Amino acid sequence: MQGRPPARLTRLPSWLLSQAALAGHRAVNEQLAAAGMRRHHFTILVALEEDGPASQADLGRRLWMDRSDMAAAVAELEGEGLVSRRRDERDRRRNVVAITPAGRARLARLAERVDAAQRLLLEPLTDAERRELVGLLRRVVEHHQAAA
Amino acid sequence: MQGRPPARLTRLPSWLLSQAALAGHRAVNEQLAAAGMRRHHFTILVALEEDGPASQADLGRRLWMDRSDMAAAVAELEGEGLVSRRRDERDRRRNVVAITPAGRARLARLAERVDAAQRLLLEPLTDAERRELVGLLRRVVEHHQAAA
DNA sequence: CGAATGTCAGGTCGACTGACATAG
DNA sequence: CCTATGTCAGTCAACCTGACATTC
Repeated sequence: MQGRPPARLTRLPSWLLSQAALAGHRAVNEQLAAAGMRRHHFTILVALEEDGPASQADLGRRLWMDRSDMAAAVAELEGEGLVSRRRDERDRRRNVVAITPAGRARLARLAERVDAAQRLLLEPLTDAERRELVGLLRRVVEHHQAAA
Repeated sequence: MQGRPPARLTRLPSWLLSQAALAGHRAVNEQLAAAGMRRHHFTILVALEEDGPASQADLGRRLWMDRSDMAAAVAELEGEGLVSRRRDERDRRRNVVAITPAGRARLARLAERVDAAQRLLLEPLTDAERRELVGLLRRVVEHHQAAA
């Protein structure tokens, strides 16, 4: 006997988003934890590989992450040799963070696992529905990132 | 200069869900905090009003909440007189939790604020798209709740 | 004897605030 | 002078674990 959530909540977008995001976190965390990583580490590596070296503040703006959390996560990645960090000589306030070869290799392995988690997460949806969902979510997310 | 997230993340369902859920949390928390409440308090009141009195374990199963967090949240609600708690005489392990008149009144006010937050959250979508999104999310959530 | 319930202590992660030194 | 950057200390909500006494 499992018990269903109140109908009022199953019509509430913010509650559904919470629960769906939680299911996603469980699936993704399980994969990343096996490699001793967390979600922030993964997204930082993705951003560095896709768009090249960047300052921490810049990464934070693009990934919608807090400056102080970024500082901690980058330090951890550096400790594992997955990113490098050096002073920007043109603007000596900044750290230029770049992905290393080891970082790229790690990212490639992680990406497979993360993709597998997506398939589990979206199992009940058809391919067309998955694209539909992604498109709708993207518009919501873009709207709120633009607003802040 | 704001900077966009990496395209790879804007195609990743779990990342989009995370970000959208975060936007929802911000909107909803802002409304609830004004009344000194958190999201759990709200969902518990909704469940009790919609389906009547229930034990804490039962509420936890329906709201997908942990037993120990439930104990704390119910204690707080009881402290404010928004729910009542008594021993179930048929099964003396259980607490029967019920919403009080004060709880219903509070819920009515909260619901308006939470609905306003939904409108802000889904602002960029048409009505048809909102229904579409809710339908897709519901199927994802139901699937994962059934699995656990 | 299990198994379920309520409770508590404690851990972790992620979002966030406030402060500070340094650099522009 | 004000602002941006990186860093640190610390708060908070939510998720989760493990334990325990009580009751079925």
